[in-house]
Amino acid sequence: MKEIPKTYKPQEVEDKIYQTWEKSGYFNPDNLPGERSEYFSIAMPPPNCTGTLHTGHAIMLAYQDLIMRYNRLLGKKTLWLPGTDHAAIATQAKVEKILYKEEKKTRHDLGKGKFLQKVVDYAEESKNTINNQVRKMGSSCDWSRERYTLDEGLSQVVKHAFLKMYEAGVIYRGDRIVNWCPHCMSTLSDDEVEYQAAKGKFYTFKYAKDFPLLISTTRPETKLGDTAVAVNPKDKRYQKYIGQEFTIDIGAGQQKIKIIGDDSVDMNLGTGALGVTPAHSMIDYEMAQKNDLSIIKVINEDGTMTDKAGPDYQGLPVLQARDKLVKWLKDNDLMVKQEDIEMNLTVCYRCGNTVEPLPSKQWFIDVNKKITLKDNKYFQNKSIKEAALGVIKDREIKIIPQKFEQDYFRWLDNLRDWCISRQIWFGHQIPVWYKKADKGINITFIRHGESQGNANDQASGHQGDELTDKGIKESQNLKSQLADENFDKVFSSDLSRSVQTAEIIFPDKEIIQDQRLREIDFGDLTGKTNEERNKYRVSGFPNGESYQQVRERILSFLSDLIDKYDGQRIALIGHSGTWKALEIILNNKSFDLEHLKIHATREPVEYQLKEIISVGLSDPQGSGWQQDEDTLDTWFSSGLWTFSTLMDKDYQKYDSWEDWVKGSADLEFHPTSVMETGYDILFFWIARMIIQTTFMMGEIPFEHVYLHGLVRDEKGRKMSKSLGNVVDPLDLIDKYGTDALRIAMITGTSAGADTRLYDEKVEGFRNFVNKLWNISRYILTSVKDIRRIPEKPTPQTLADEWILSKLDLVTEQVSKDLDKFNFSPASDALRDFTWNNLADWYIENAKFQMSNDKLKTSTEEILLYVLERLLILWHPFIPFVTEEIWANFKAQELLMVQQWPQVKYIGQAEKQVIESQVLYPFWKFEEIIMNIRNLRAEFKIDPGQKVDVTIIPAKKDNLADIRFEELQNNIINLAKLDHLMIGQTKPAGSVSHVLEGVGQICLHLESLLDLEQEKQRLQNEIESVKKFIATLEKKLKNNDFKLKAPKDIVAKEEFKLNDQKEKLAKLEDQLKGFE
RNA sequence: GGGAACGUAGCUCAGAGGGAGAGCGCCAGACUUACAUUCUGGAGAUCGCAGGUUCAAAUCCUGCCGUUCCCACCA
Repeated sequence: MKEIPKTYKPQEVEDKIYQTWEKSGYFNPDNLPGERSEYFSIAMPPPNCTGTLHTGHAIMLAYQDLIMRYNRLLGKKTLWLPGTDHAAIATQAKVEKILYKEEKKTRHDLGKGKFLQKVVDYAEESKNTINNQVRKMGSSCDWSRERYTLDEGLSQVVKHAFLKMYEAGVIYRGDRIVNWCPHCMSTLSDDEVEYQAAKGKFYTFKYAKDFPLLISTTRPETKLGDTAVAVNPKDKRYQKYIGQEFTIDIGAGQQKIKIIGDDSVDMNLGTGALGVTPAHSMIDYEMAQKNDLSIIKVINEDGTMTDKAGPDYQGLPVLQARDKLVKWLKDNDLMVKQEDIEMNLTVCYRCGNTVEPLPSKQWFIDVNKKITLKDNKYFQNKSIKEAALGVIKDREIKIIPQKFEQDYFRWLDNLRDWCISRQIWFGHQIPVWYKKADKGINITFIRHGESQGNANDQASGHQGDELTDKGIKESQNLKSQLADENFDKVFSSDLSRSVQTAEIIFPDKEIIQDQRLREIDFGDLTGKTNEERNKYRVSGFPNGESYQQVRERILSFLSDLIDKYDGQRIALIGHSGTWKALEIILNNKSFDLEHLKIHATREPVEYQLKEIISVGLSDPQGSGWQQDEDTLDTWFSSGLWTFSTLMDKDYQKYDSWEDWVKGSADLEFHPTSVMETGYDILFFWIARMIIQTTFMMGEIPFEHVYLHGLVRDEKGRKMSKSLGNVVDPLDLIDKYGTDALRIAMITGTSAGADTRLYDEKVEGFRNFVNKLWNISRYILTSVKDIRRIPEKPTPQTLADEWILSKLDLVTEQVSKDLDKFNFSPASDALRDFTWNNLADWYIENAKFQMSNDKLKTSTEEILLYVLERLLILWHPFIPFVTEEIWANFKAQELLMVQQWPQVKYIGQAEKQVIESQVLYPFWKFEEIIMNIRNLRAEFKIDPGQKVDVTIIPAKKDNLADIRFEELQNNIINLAKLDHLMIGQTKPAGSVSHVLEGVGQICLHLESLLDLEQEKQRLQNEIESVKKFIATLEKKLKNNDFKLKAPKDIVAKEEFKLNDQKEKLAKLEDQLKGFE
C-alpha cells in the first residue's frame, strides 16, 4: 500500500500535476476521449502583456477553469483558448517608463524602429511570465491554440475588419473634437476618460469693459478661443442680446464673440451666460455646429498654447497661461469674483493626466449609420447601436447578473462615434495609405451616352454595346456643352460605347483608352435587368467583379494620374460603375446598396483630386503611397477576440474574408459559450465584442456573459500600489496552494459582487483541502482493496442509506447550481457534505461498521464509491488536490476526463420517502448524540469516562425508524457510553434533555455537581418554551390564520403546539424532581 | 444631476413570505489509532431606522439614514 503523507503539500505536487495534464493532451478538444458532439468554448480574456498576473487574472482563471472542467466532465468538446493582448497604450507607456528610468531617454530619442523593438522584446518576456502564471493557476486551456492580438493572423483579421467597416461606410475619417492626452500624446475614446474630484477655482469675469454679459469658467485660458456666448433663449435678462456680435481682445488679438441662444444653457448656473469654446469642449463644439460658429484651436497637442492664443500666450503650458490671463483680467478690472469650488477633472485612465478636448482629424466608427450587410441578420438597415441593443434585448446574449443589462443599455444610449485612431507606435498600424497630388488634378467625369443595353434595361458590363440614336444625340449635346472647356488629356474606358462617346465629344483630341475605366463586370448577371442585378451589388457578381475590385482598378488609374499628370485638367469618359467608384474614392461614399443602385447622370461631374486614400490588406500598387502613421485603439482588435482566435492561421490560403471564414474549422466553437470577465470592462470590451462580432460574423460572440466582481482587500478597498494593499496571488499560492486560493475567490460571493481576499480566508480553505486529503487518506489506507468500487453500492445500515442519499442530493444540487452559474452555493453545499456529513458523521460511524465483519465489505464499498464521486464533484473547484488523490486511487487514468455523475432524477414522491425514512430518522440519531455530548459537557463528565443513558421515546415506537440496534452500538462508539437503553421513566439520579419529536435523553450520574446551575438552565428553557407556546396559541386562536393560511401550515403549527406542550410538561416534571 | 446595488452575530457572507444560518474570530474542554491545517461543547443578532401590505415580514411596498458603484457633467 502506498504511503500517503499526513498533510497535503500543494507546493510539491501542483507543478507535476499540471505537467501531467498538459502532456496528456486533454486541454486540446481534439484529443478528448469518447464521443463528444456538444461544443463548449470560452475565449480567455487575454491578459495584457505588461508584467505579471494579479488577483484580477487569478479570479477570472479560477472561474473559467471551473466552468471548463465542469463541462469537460459533462462530456462536451471543450475548448478554452488562451492568449495575450498587446494592450497598446499600456504597454508602450510601461516601456517608456522603464526606458526613462534606466536610460533617461524618451521614445523619440530612440526612434520608432529601435523603440518598437524594445516594446516587442518586453511584450515577449511578459507573455512568457504571464503564461507560466496562468499555468500556476491550473488553467486547463489549450496552449496549442494560444494567440496574441499582434500575431500575424490576428493582424490580418484586424485589417479585414477595418476594411469591411470602411467599405460599409461605418469607419470614416473626420475632423472632430477628440479626447487628447498630452502625456500619452494620443487620442482616447470616451470610455478611456475618467473623472476625478478636485478643488478648482470658478472665475467670473467680463471679456471687456463694455461687454454686456458676465461669464464664468474654471478654465480661463480656453477663453482665448471663445467665439460665442450662449444664453438660454428664455432668459429675460439676456434675450435682447441674442444675435449681436462683439469684438474683444483679451490677448489673442481681435476676437469676435457672437451672442447665441441655446436651450441647453442652465439659467441658474453661474451667471447664466456661457462662454463658448468650440475647439476645447465637446458640448461647445456641438453648439458651434448648430450655430455655425468658427473654431479656434488655442491649445496644442503638447498641452501648450498655440499661436492663435496670441503672442503673449503662445508656447505657455495651459496652467501658466491660466495664471497669466487671470492676472491680466484682474489688472484690467474685468475679474468680478473668484470662488473655490469642487469640480471634476477629466483625466486619462492610463496615466492620470488631464485630458484636453481638442479638434483633430481622426478615424471614427459611426454608431448611428444604418447599414445593410449580406448574410447578416443583425445588420438589415440597422445601426451598430441598434444591433448591439437588439442582441441583449432579445436575450440572445444573457448577462449574469442581469442588472448589468441596464448599464449596458444606458451606455449605448449615450454612445457617440468611437474614435479608433491612436497616435502611439505600438499596435496595429491603420491599414490606410495616402497619396497626395501636390498641385491637384481637376477631373471631369462623363458617362457614356445611352446604349442599347441601357435602353433595354440590360447590363452589358464588359460586353460590346453600341450607343442608341438617343445616346449619340446626348453625346453631341455634351460636345457643344464642353466646347469651351480646355482639357489637357482625355481618357476613356476601352469599351466601345465609351470610346464612341469620347470620340463624339472630343473629335480632335487623342483618346487614351484604359481598361481600368471599364464598367463593372457583371459576370453571370450580364444581360440581366437592373432589378435582378441589385441583390448582388453589395456582395459582387458571380463570375464577375465586385465594386471593391472596380475601386481597386480605378484607384490604380488615379495613382498613375498623380504620377504623370499632376496639375493638369483631365476628362474621363466611362460608365456608371466608373462613377460609383469615383464617388467612393473621391467623395467618401460607401459600398452600401443605396449608393450602388444609383446610376450616374449623363451630366458631367467635376472632382478635385488632391489626395487618394487606399484602404486594404496590403500596400497599394505604385509609388508615392504613405501609410497612416497612427495605430488602432487596442479595443478594436480585442473586440474581434472570440472569432479572430479561431480563424485558420494559414490566412494566405484564402482570397477573401468569406473564404477564410468558411475554411476555418475551429469556428465550430463560435459563438463561444460563455464570456467570463470582470464587470469593469463591460463597456470597454464586452460591448465592443458584441459590436464587432455581429458586424463581422453575423453571429453573437458568446451566449452568456458572466461578470464577476472585483477583488478587494479585507476592508473592501480597491487594491492599489499606493495603498500598499496589493495581494499577489502567487504569494498566496506559495503559502496555501492554488486550490485554496481558487476556492477562496469563488466561495462567499455572487455574480457581480466584489470579493474580499485576505490570508485568513485562503487559510481556511487550505484547511479544507487538507481535510479532503485526510478523508481520502483514511479511506485509501483502511480499505483493503481500493480497486473494488461498486457500480451501485448496497446500503446495510441507516447510516449507509443516509450518506448515499445525501450524496445523491448534493450531486443534484451542485449540478443545478453549476448549470445556473451559482458557483458559491455549489461549493458551500459540497463543503457541507464533505465535512459535516461525510467526515463528521459517516466516517466516524464507518469506523465502527468496519469492525463488524458483516458490515465491513459493504462499508468499504460505500466509502470508495462516495470518494470516487466526491472527487469528481470537487474537481472543477480544486483540480490539483482531487487529481492527486485520484492518482493514489486510480493511477491509470486522469480525473480531469472522467464522467460527471448522472443526476439521479428524484421525484417529489421519492424525495418524501427518503426524507421520512432516511433523513429524518438520521437527524434524530444526530440529535440524540449531540444532546448526549451536550449533557456530558454541561455536567463536566470526563471525556474518558463512560456513562449509562436512558432514552424515553416521545411516542411509542418513535425510535423504530432509526433502527435502535444499530444506533445503540454506534452511539457507544460516538459518545463514550456504557449502555444505551430505552425506558419509560426517568431514572433516579439522572439529568436529561427533552428533544422535540424524539424523546427525553437521560444521563445517569453518580453525583450531581451543580444542582443550582441545572435548575437555572431548566427554568430558562421552560421560559422560552412557554413563550413559544404563547405565540403558537395566539396564532392558532386567530380565525384569520385558520381561514387564510394554507392547511399544511396550520397543521404544522398545531403539531408544534402539542409538541411544545409535551415538552413543557416534561421539563416541569424535571424541575420538580430537583425540589 | 440621473441610475443601481447593498446595510443580517465582532468580521466575511448565505437566506427572499411561515419558529434567525454558515465560515472565521471568541470562550470552555480534548493529543479520540485520517487529519491539532483536528475534534467536542458554548456564548454571541430588536435582520440599518420608521411606516405600510398580509392571518403571518429579515424576506413584499414606501420614506428616511448610511455605505458603495456606474453614468452624465459643472460652462
